[in-house]
Formats: sequence, structure tokens, C-alpha cells
Amino acid sequence: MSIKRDFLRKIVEEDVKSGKYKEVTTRFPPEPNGFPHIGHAKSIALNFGIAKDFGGKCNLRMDDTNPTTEDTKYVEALKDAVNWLGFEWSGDVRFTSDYFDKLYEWAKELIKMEKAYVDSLSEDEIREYRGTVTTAGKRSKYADRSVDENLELLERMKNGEFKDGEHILRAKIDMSSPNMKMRDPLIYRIRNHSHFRAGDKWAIYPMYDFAHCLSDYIEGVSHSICTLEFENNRDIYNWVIDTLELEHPRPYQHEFARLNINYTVMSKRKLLELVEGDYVSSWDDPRLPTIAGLRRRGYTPESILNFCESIGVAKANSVVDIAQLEFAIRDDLNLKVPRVMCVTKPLKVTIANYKGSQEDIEASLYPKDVPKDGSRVLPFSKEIYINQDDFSQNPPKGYFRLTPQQPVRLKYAYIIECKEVVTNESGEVIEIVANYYPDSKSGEDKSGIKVKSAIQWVEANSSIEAELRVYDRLYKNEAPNGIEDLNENSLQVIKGALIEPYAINSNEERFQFEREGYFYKEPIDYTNEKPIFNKIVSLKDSWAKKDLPKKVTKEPKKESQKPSKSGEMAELSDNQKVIFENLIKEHNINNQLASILATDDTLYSFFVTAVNEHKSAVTIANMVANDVSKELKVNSIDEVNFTPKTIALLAKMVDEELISSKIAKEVFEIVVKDGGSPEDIVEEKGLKQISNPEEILPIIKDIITQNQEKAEQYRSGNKKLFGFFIGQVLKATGGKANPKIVNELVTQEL
RNA sequence: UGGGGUAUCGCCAAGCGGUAAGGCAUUGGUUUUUGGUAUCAACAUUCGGGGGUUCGAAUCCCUCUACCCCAUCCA
Repeated sequence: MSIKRDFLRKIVEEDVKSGKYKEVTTRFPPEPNGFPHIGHAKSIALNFGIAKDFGGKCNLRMDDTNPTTEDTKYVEALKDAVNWLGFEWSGDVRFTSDYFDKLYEWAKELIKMEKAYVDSLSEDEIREYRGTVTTAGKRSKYADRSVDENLELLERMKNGEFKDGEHILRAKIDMSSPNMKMRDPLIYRIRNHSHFRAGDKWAIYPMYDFAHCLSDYIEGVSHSICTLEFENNRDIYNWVIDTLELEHPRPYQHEFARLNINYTVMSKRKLLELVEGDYVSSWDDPRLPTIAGLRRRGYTPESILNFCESIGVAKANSVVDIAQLEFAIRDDLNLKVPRVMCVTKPLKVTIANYKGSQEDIEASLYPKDVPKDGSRVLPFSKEIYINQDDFSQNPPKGYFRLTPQQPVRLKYAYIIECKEVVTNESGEVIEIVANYYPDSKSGEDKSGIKVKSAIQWVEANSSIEAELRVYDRLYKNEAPNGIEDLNENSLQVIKGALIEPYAINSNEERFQFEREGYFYKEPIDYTNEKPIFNKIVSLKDSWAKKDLPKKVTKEPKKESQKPSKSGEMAELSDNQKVIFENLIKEHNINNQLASILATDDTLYSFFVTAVNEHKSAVTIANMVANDVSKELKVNSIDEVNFTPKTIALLAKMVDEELISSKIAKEVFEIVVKDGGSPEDIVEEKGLKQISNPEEILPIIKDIITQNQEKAEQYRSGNKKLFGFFIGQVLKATGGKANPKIVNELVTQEL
């Protein structure tokens, strides 16, 4: 288990530590209504990864509660994806549909508790009754049906006695809840539609909000991890479990940000649009971010897992740069796959002074920085092909390849130089006549010629023609909206590329075509007669980049924000104004503090009571407005461990310089957590402030000696380190040293 | 507009009162028979803005701003 943990793993870790759960159980719960994409991979990696890290289990559950959209082919695709990524789910694949009976019983339970009712409003009426985000909704007149009537209706709904939409089962919660999701959520709807697994048994199907939490509960899930858009649903999740009074341990829901990648789309709807509109070949089109697509393109599971790990898990909506994914696959393949030579745009080279008919050159499959062995035989003869890009008659500055003036090495073979350029009638170079240096053979070079680069080549007779499918980003737009943003050049088919025999004859599936990129034997269309390779990703190319237009640097993002009025404050009522003025005049409290106290009755009365105990308005006001207010955000005043007296005491000790304000905060936190009186805590833990320089000085000297280097840096201008020294001293004294004195002494000593 | 979230480098992302981690990208140097890899170095005096508290604030408090989610009988 790595030391660095995302926030979810921290939550899990804490739950494990506190003994909340005997075992960690997570689940990956897709709806089988589409093909999984790399966003699912993030979720898979997370859920299965957490289970693995904590020695728990992870289930694979098909959330199949909507019979009209789901299909078994998606179930297979989902299983494949999990397997391919290298994970094993615990037990069999689960289906929410397996729990339909249980779920139905719970629904009846809710009715009996008068916490659910059958509503018979129309769809439009329901929407209307729900209200809006700013106005409360109102309850349906059907909400008062008797338990028996509800039970009977539900039974008949289940048996298919009604048409779709005629009735609906709703939870009875709160039609004026600020959380729209809690306005009597729908929990069962009529769907006279057969289910791909349950067949025609049911005419009603549970809704997500009812089914999901209970399915988690049935499976003994401890941590139900989902994406951010379900944050609002968490209240129902808890409501259902609480209301049914299910026994502990019970699952809790946690949310993280879903994955977005630039230049592509991740939503089911948009992906479907691409496939159905024939903008791509199918769900496994190598340009798609689907697992099937990535897989067909040649991505390895390891690279995707590494990618998922590199992007982290957090709650901020974000868009990951596609370059990060490309890095992951390059990084993985670099150490794994053999190098091979391929000429994408062949240019014939005749070696005029080559005497023999053919020779075989043995060449390593891996560069020396890849710790793998293996070699293949490279035929060489008078007639070879090089890439058109590797020859130039008018080379740009810094061009390392073959020119009429500049020799080049044929990788693993000889150095050649251009003797004659043959052009066709339109002036295009169609052939090069070259000379080679017989004594320049790779590994036994005695020619003494220095070349700037070594290029790939293939021998004319033995090389094999192949088709290359080269993919570019699917969209030309970083944040694509729709079809109009598609990159029409996202697929480029190169026919007539020439490739060395080894690539065809070996069993390897992935190769690096040297100086070109990583390629994958097209898993479906490849035949030995017609070899086809998918380009997985290109190599980094700092030469090609030079010609590219520099990415327009965005204008400085620090757009000036409207400067808000300093110390802006809430509108005060007349009564509050009086208090406000009084606080400022009588107690010498600053505007902001006064405003906070004046606008909050609880804080104000807290303040007044505390000041009665100890007449130190400013100190107390600060503590009340900062620390007390913080606690009261979480807990109400009646359920909290402290009283105004606590604060008064603390303020007194601070005023008397018995403790520092830092320690006061610390003590306050202890009181909040465990209760007790401040004085006892200070006494018990020996937190009294040390203000005696003679006591502090040796410690400072010690720390400076231990950190000579940093002291030096400080003296030569790195003033940031001041805080470091203060921190060290305070740490050494357990926070007890009087920081003011420490400040003075450290300044003096340094 | 009510509620729920989120803001730290071009892109991800650590950080939880004491020196602003790391990765990707970018820019230079070294090595290199891949313009690849590896390696070294540079890249946030500042954490959305403004205030307050503190010896000290990305971290605590107040306030403003921007963006995302919620009014499917989808999940």
C-alpha cells in the first residue's frame, strides 16, 4: 500500500481503523446499457483497487433496473472490460434484478410504515407538483391513501393490471425539501416491458434511488463509491436505509469526480451518436475512448491502470490532457516491445557500388537501454527503400538526415551518401542513387565517418507491403460539443508501407516501428496476406514539433476580479445596528468582528455571557467569531462540549500570557473533542507557556547547529526559512515556547 | 434564484497553522546508431478576489466571485 492516498482511501482507512466494518467491500455497479469507456476504467481501478489495498472484496453488479434500455451484450462487454484490466470480482456477477423480490418486500414495508404511497397523478402533474428549486412543491392528493389501499394498488401494479404511467410508488418524505431529490422521490414505476433477465415476471421496476442503496446493503457493501452527480441522491440513499431501520453495518455513499479527457467525449449519449451516425466504425473503433476501442488500438491494460493512478482521485471537476494518456502507453511499451523497421512512404535507393547480391545482418530487437534480449536477421542488398522524409534536397536548418551533401547511416547497416537524385517529369524525387562505405558496417565501422543520424530502411525484395491505420484525435476541439467538432482527418490509411519480414513472421503483436511510433497488429482485419497495423501512439518528436505553430499562449488568466469593498458586511437590521455600534464603541472591537457577532444571535449571546465572566471583549470576540463559530457550523450549541465560560477561561489565560493563542486553540479543540475544563487540560498536559529566554535560547542554538545549511541560506537571503526555524523551535518545546520571544531570539541568533 | 459541491502552475494533483510535494506538458544541457529512452537542470515569493484572527495562514473566521450538479416515471 502506497503512502500517498486519495481522499477515498483515507476515508476507508479510517473506517477500518475505527472498526466500523469487519471487511471492506466495494462494488462496481454499471448499468448494462452501453459500452464501458476509460471513465469506467477509472471507477474499476478505484473500486477494485481499494478492495485490493485493504484486503477486501469488490463485486461486479449490473444495475439493471430499467428494462427498456438494457441488454445482455453490454453485460458481456462490462465483464470483459473488468477482466481485461486484470481484476476479479468477488463471487458471481450480481444483478440488481436478482434482488427484485427483496426490494419489493421492502417497498411494502415502507407502505406499512406510511412512508410510501401510490400516486396516481400524471407525469406532467407530478412534475408540476414538485415545485422548482426556489419554490416548494405540494403533496399529491393521493398521498393519504390507506395502507391497505396502497398495498393493494402496488400488488396490482406489479401484476400488470395497469398501463405504464397510470400509477407510481413514491416515498413520503418532504415536498418542500430544498433538495429536489427528496420531494417524495419515485421508487417504483410501471413498465410493461420484459426484462432481459427477469423476463415478464414484473410489470413494475424499482428506481435507482430505491434499488441502489438496498442492493449495496444486501451485498454487504461498506463503501459505495459513485460520481459527483449523485451527491444530491445521498440523502435518499441514507433515508431509505435509515427509515427501514436496517441493521448495521450499513453502506455509506462517497462521491468522486468522473474522468474527462480533452479532444474526446465520454458521455454515453455522444458515444452512441458517433456509432449510430457511422462517424466511427463501431464501438471498438480505435479512435474511441471505449475500453474496446483502446484495446483494439493497442493500448495495454497496464498503461490504462497506470494512467488512472497518475491522474489521482479528487472531487474537483477536471479535464485531463490526452497527453497524459499517451505518456502512459509510451512509457509502458518502451520497455516491452521489439523495435522493427518500417518505411511508411518508400523512396527507392539504389546502392551503385554494392557488389554482392544480398547479405544478412543480425540486428538487436531492443536498444541497449531496454533490458531485453533478442535479435532478428535483416536482409540487405543493392536495392533498398528509405522514408521520403529522410531525404531532402533543400534541407531546413538542423536537418540530420540524408541530403546530397550529408551522408547518413542505414540503421544496423552501412553509411551511404547520395550520388544522384532521379526525378520524374514533375520534379519529384523518385529514386536516389547512392554509394555505400563497405567498411562502415554497424559494429565494425572503420570508416571514421561521422553521421548525424541513423535512419530506418527496408530491403526491396524481402520487405512486405502493409497497411497502416494512423489515428489522430477524434475531435479538433479541446472541449468538443458535438459532431461539428469532429476532426475529419482522425483516420488516415496508409497503403503501401514497407515493413521488414520479422514483424510479419513473429508472434509479437505490438512493435515499435523505429522513429515512427508504436503499432499493433490489427486484431480483426489483419491477415498474413494483407498485414494491417494500427498506430497506437507516435514517438515523442521534438524535431517535428519545431515546425509546428507554437501553441497560442493564453492571455494571462489573472483577469482582474471586481475588487470587493473592504470588510464587506451583511445588511444589518436596526436592532443589529445598535449592537454593532455598541460593540465597536464600548468594546473596541473591529468592524468585521462586530458585524459577525451582531448578525448572529447565538454567537452574540455567547459572547455576552463570556464577557461577563472575564472582561476581555476583544480576545473573546476573536475566539467566538473564529473558533466557536467554526464548531457551531457542525454542531448546535446544545450538543457541544463547551460553554461561554470555557472561552472566558481561555481568554483569561491568554491575556495573562499563561498560554499562547496557539495553545488556546489547541486546548479549545481538546475541549471540543473530549470535554473538560481548560485549566485542567493546561495543567495536565503542562501546556503553560515558556517565556523565559534562558530556557528557550539553548533550544534555538541547538536547532541552528542542527540546520547549519538552512541557517546559511537564511543569512544569504532566503527569508522564507524564518518560519521553518520558528516551527522547529515550537515543535521542540511542544508548542509551549512563547512565539513572540522565540521570534525575537531567532532573529537575534540568526 | 433554493439546496448540494468545487477552486493550489498550461493540464492533473499533494498539502489540514510553521521551507508550496509529485506526474504530464514545456524549455535548455548531457548520453545515444531511434530528433526515442535515460539523465541533469529550469518552470507557483504564492494557493479564485478582498478582509479578519495569529509571532506566523493555501490551511481557521467573514465576505465576494466563478464553475459544476439537482425540478427524467434515466442511472
